Amino acid sequence: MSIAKTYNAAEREEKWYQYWETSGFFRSVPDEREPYTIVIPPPNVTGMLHMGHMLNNTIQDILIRRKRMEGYNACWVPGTDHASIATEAKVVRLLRDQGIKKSDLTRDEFLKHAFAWKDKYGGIILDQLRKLGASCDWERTRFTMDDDYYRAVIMVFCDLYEKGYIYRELRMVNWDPSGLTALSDEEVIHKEQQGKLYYVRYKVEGTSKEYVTIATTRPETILGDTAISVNPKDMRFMHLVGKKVIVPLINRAIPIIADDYVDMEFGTGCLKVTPAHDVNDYEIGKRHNLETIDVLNPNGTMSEAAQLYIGEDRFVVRKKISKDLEAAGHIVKIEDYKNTVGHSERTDAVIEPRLSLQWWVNMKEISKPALTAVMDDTVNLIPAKFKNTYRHWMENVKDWCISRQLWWGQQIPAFYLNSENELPEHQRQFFVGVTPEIALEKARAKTGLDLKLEDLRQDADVLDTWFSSWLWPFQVFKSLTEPGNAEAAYYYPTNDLVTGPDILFFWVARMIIAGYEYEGKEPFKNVYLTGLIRDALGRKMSKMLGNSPDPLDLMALYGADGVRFGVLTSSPAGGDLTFDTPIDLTKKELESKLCEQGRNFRNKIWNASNLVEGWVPEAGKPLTPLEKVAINWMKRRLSATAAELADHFEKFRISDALATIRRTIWDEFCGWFLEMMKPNRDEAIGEAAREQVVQLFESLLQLAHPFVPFITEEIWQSLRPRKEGESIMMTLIPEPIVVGDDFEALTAFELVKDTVTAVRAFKAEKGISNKEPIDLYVNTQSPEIFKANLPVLERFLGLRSMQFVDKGPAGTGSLRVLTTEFYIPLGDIDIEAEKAKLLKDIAYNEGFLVSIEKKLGNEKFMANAAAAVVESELKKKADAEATLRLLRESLAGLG
RNA sequence: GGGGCGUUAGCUCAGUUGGUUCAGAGCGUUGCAUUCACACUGCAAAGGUCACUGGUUCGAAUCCAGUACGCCCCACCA
Repeated sequence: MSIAKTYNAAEREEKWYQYWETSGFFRSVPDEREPYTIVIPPPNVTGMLHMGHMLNNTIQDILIRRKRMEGYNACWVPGTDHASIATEAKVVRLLRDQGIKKSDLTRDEFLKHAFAWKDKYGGIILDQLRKLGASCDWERTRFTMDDDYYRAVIMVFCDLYEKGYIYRELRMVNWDPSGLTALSDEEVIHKEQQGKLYYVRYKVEGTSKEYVTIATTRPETILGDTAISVNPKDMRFMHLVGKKVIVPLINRAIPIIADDYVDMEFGTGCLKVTPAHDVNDYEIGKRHNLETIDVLNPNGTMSEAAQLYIGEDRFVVRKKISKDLEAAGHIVKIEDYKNTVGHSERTDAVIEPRLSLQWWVNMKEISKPALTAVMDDTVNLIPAKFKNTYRHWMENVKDWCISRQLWWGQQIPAFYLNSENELPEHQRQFFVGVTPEIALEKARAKTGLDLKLEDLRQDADVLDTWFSSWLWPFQVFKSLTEPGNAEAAYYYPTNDLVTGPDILFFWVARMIIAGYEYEGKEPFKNVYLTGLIRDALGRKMSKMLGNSPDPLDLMALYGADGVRFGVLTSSPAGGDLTFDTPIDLTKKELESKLCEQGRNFRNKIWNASNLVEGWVPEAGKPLTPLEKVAINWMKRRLSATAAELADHFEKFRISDALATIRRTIWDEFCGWFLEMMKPNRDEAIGEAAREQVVQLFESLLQLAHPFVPFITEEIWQSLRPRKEGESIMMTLIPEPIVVGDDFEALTAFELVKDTVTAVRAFKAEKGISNKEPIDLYVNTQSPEIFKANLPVLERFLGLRSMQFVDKGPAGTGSLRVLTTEFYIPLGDIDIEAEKAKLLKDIAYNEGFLVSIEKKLGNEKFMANAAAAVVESELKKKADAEATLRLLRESLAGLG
């Protein structure tokens, strides 16, 4: 079977992916084999493939393909996350574009729209994953809002509530005025910002000229002030405590109080207290029974309670009030000031601390097994440096705010009595139940009333997305909804998890917590944390900067194999990857040297197959001596590479593994082996020799397959006739075969290769064409190596003759490889130049010898160094002495 | 403010218990090659005080301390 002259990646990749998928190669069902399981970090259902996904999923695919080829029952579970806040925002925007306001819809109507959207677009990212070759078991595709999954989330909520881990409390929360919902602490990103510090003076009540000056970064909250506080030890203000000041502009009198919280050193030493809009102020307010005036609406505009600027945005008001205060003579000064401001991770809106009633998970007890598991390496973090970060977070873990004021997600299964609708929110009774019926039973029992379902009203909020995705590693196997099922027993715990360090706390830590709480076992053994992908300027790739290339465009340009290679090369675990596409993507000049290398590697393989397939075999022709040498060496080389790869995989050094297989194929197989196997012109290769080449080629393709699945399948299929239903991805990777003399044999061949290289360089330096035949004189301690490999030297060096000598014949130039000296006759040699070169070599070796002798003469070294080290030093000494002898003889030979 | 990580060739990175002649790879650069699989190639070459300072050691890119620069995470000082 011959293949086309140029490789059409797009067409072939499409073809092979379909072949794999329709053949059911990705499918995994429990059997007698040992399972190897990965659950995908479910991308947002709204997501589009970005470079982070590309890296992440390429690594997962490499791991899963490798394990599949090692004979494990490999199962990669794909799926998507409902991503409540992101998806809801997207759907709201889409509806708005259609002229539909969310506020005009009922919950059910809105959810209908949202599900319609999900059904239409939710699968896009999964199709994009197919493009990169992801060998997921698509029949297992899950979604965090699948019916059973939804039920599992509700069950967990109720269970944790019954266990006392979940509670409802009025607290200061992180409020996202854009998403109109509460957020957990983890969803708040602190960013340093250049702001201003306003020094504002308040008149002391009952005086005409006495003022108190405070410093604030948020003058708009002055309208919500209910006290001024000073430190009780601060003598400067003692006389004022107990008096009142007048809030500027609105002329409300508020008390001056004393509280330890106030830092005497900061600002003026006086703090304005706004309990509704600052966590610390809220605490102070509680201590001093202060009034709480909420001057902001949920969307960040001023509320009626503010009295002024009602309905205007907080940042607009900040500017306005600053001017108005100035005009009224209340501004003492304004300083530039850097402070950190919380932003919503999803909407990037500036977070408002806001007092509200939310649902919380008490994390302290429940998280303990998860901390232990990582500290004692039951769960391995790779790289291990993340253990520290993890421990710090876990030891200081705070309660998790899990309620979100959204519709897209699992609705909180808490029910209120309609009869209590008039009561203040936090005074209403509630009943938690997996179903309304169960909640109703509880309500009846508690109240003694003959209640009906319509007397209950379900909590309107949904749960944090992460409150569903923390169940992912087991609920994808329906462990909670079908307890004890065979699949969950077989696949759980999973093996490896591959994800970014940015969701270590959001997701990884919580999965471990949930794993122990619900399965009693860790959810995975290893967590491979990838690095961040940065652009050529070292910046994080982000949508906002627009500095991320579209992986699909890259794949169109370089093929999936090329991009997989590119994204993986130089990407150690936990280390950032600086990707090299140009910054200005608007120019459409998509270019990536890294992916180009991948494409080149792929084409190198393809070209090698072109060569091999062009060889027409001749039956019955025996192996030539050169072929024998080459095959023996390449087999050992292959085995050594297989062993090296196994070691790299064991330690999750995926980039190193890729470099190893690339080098073996490109340099060793193509550069040396095929060059040796290449039949002379007008000659045919023997059938036996060709068969050996094909076998070795196949083995290398197998080892390379996890990295570049498409090209390896393409070539593997073309090397021999294959049956329908055969695929390289279903073959078993060749085991490293350890033969006793492998190491020596490989070392010996390295000497031969070095000889070839050195002689080539020598010829190049002397202006001798490499084709020109030479006579080679060899002065060596291991002539057997050169005798055995004579055919190799002949092939690569155009050798006319080789003789062993004790010293260099007259009229020759010399070169040296390790302890072997070579002499090559030169037409007219520059004796002085030769001498100079030799003298330089001699000087170097003398110096080297001196340093070794010094070392060996050092009693402490001899006493402390390991025997193997001493031995190697002795060998170095012997080598250096031998080399010096050769060099001196050569020098003498020159006269 | 607290904690963690990094700094090796022009660029991106390896360097896996301190000890092979340990200073490496790829890209880039510079020569040379060319009907013979591959210019998405081959052959060769140049290129580094291993950030700096001090310490431990017979021996340090590797261990320790400090300095400089860079990055990340955590944190309620207005």
